[in-house]
Amino acid sequence: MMISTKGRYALRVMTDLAENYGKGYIPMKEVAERQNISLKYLERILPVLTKNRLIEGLQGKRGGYRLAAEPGSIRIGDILRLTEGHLAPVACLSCEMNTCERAGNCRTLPVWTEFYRLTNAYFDGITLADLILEELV
Amino acid sequence: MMISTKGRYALRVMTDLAENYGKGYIPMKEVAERQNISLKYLERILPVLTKNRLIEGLQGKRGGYRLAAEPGSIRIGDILRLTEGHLAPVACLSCEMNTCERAGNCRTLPVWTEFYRLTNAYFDGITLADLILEELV
DNA sequence: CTAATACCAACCTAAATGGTAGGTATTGGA
DNA sequence: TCCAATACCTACCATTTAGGTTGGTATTAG
Repeated sequence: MMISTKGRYALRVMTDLAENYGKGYIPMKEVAERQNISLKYLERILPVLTKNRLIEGLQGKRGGYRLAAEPGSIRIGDILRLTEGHLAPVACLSCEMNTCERAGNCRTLPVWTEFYRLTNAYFDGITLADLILEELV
Repeated sequence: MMISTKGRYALRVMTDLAENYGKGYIPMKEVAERQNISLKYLERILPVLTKNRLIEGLQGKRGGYRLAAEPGSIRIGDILRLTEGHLAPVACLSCEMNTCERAGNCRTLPVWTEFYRLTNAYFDGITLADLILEELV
């Protein structure tokens, strides 16, 4: 599995915040209830999004979170890369990994490299605005 | 990480067998040495490929493995689906999973579904023959 | 002052990953 | 006829990751 609950939940939260864009700070408690995700677990996922300025948190009563930019300018690739760490399909390509010694004459590496490119391009081609276009029942 | 060592090693073995296509049965010991992978671990990965008729094993002295078809007709998507179980990016899409109750009005599901399609199409568009075209140093 | 909120760190369980160990069955060739 | 080489099989194991829970502290509106 490429995308864990971290990335999936983060995307759902961000989509929820996008639907409530312009309505001020939204308490995560509300989002957690709407999305049926443990609030406590969400609190462990969100910091990376706050620190990288995708969302803004406001402490205290009537506090909450809001998108740091309009939905149309937030790419879901950014959300997933932050929460998952990266979007590499194989260890050989992930940032932590030093270059594999076989890289020079590995027949399979190009397969992963191109898929990596494809993956990032796909998720970077979608913004939160794209996700909230459709009317839901 | 989407693809574990199982899938990566399997692809390397299959590529190795493709390079030796037409030379009869190749002992896995040789392949393991060339690819620098534990023979014992490979022996645990290969059965699923044998059972699904991607390769053929011959026991006994002068035995080994060979591709069950020509390299051009073996899609790497098949290799990866068998060794990894599936190529779904998220649990919601994997075969074992029953349909998620939220599926009907989930704003994020289409993102995964389309990526799933894209992934299978990419890996099914590549055959072993494509991987052994280039001359290596 | 208090209730609601974000923010933070330690802990936990179960499953998956990436193997190893120790065999058995089969077969070609000396 | 026997031996070495091979595929094939099963049980076990250590480490890491996934997916949380628990129990707080800091901040702020009313």
